Amino acid sequence: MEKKINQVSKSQKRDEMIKSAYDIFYKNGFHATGVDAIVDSTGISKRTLYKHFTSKEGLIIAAVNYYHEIMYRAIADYIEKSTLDQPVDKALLIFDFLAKLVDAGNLYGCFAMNAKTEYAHKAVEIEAACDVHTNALKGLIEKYLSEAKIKESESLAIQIMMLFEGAILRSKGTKNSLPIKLAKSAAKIICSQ
Amino acid sequence: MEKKINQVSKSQKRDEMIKSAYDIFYKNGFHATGVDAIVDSTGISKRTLYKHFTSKEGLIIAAVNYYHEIMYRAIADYIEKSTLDQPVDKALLIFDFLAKLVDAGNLYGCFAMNAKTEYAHKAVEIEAACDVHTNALKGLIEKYLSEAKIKESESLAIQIMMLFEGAILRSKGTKNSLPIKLAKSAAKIICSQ
DNA sequence: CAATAAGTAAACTGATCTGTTTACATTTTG
DNA sequence: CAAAATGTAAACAGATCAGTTTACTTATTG
Repeated sequence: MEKKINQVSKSQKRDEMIKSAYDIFYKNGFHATGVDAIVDSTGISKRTLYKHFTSKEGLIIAAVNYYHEIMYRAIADYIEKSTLDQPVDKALLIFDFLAKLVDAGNLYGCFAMNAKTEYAHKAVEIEAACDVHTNALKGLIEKYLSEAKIKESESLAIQIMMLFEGAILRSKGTKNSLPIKLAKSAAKIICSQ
Repeated sequence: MEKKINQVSKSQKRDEMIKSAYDIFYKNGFHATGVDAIVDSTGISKRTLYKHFTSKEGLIIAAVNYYHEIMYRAIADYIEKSTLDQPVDKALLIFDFLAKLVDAGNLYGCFAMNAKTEYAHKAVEIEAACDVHTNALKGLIEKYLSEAKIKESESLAIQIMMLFEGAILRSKGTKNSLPIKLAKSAAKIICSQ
């Protein structure tokens, strides 16, 4: 019990740093953010940061993993909580989820996509952590398409993912969810084809 | 004549720097590249760089403009040179163009998209230069859709652009042009709907 | 109680960053 | 020819970067 409290205490500092790193990296970019900015925002010492993470890169990987955990769960929950019964309709709820985020003011895009862009061809481990998120989302879509007995569900899932990622980028430009609604209607068409 | 030579000489140095900056930024990222790397690659002095550009940001804007000039022209030419006569088929040649690039080994994505990601919410002028490219491409697609008397050609052009940009991202992951072919087939379906 | 783990503060290293300055060379052009 | 434009080389400024080190504090736990 006391041992458990200690373990929680350890991961509390670690988790606090990951969350703060996630927030700052998300809004400010990766190369543009120094470790000092994260240290200062938490009040946790730099020494402690480097006890938990071997490098800035390690902290970024942890932040990408954290983003995946909360975002994938939020999307999966959003679909499962819906009253829709057609699995294809459920799959396309990812667009509604995204529209809700954008309408709530999140214009920072996909954290994993941003990380992958900044570290393309430069940090294999970061890229791999980002791919986990994208592949999991593709898998989630594919699962619902398979439930609908759709043939070549993987190809269709990839096509939906491309519309989804394109919609993320475009909504950053328009600063509203209009392109997301267009992306969803395009996805509907290719699903019923 | 001599005056012209001088003007050419002036812009030769400038152009050389823009091209070199474009190459290095494209492969190495923006924040990750110091101006010294560009200076060293050209043999042109730093002083001269800062006579032509007020800041690193100015050089990035020039590089984005340069990318737009060559890329938009290359895509427009690729379409115009084709023997296809259906305007919708012509519009969808952007996917073939992209597939050709990726098959030739370009896995660096869209230069403008990368720049916009790194400077989102941080450098309005860079973002604006990037938007010029994306909007021009959207306009090009829309032009061909209008020729085909397609109604709501703008919405359809946006949907195609989202597939296009999603395909760029996804092909970076697969390192091949397979997702681009999937994106094109999805675009075909929504065009014939 | 004593060992151990986990923490803090702050100076420091050595590199790199953008941008400036000084001093000088070359070329163009009125 | 002389002025103006264009260029080079290289040191420099001042900030910031990732990461380390030293010296000290606190809390947990066998």
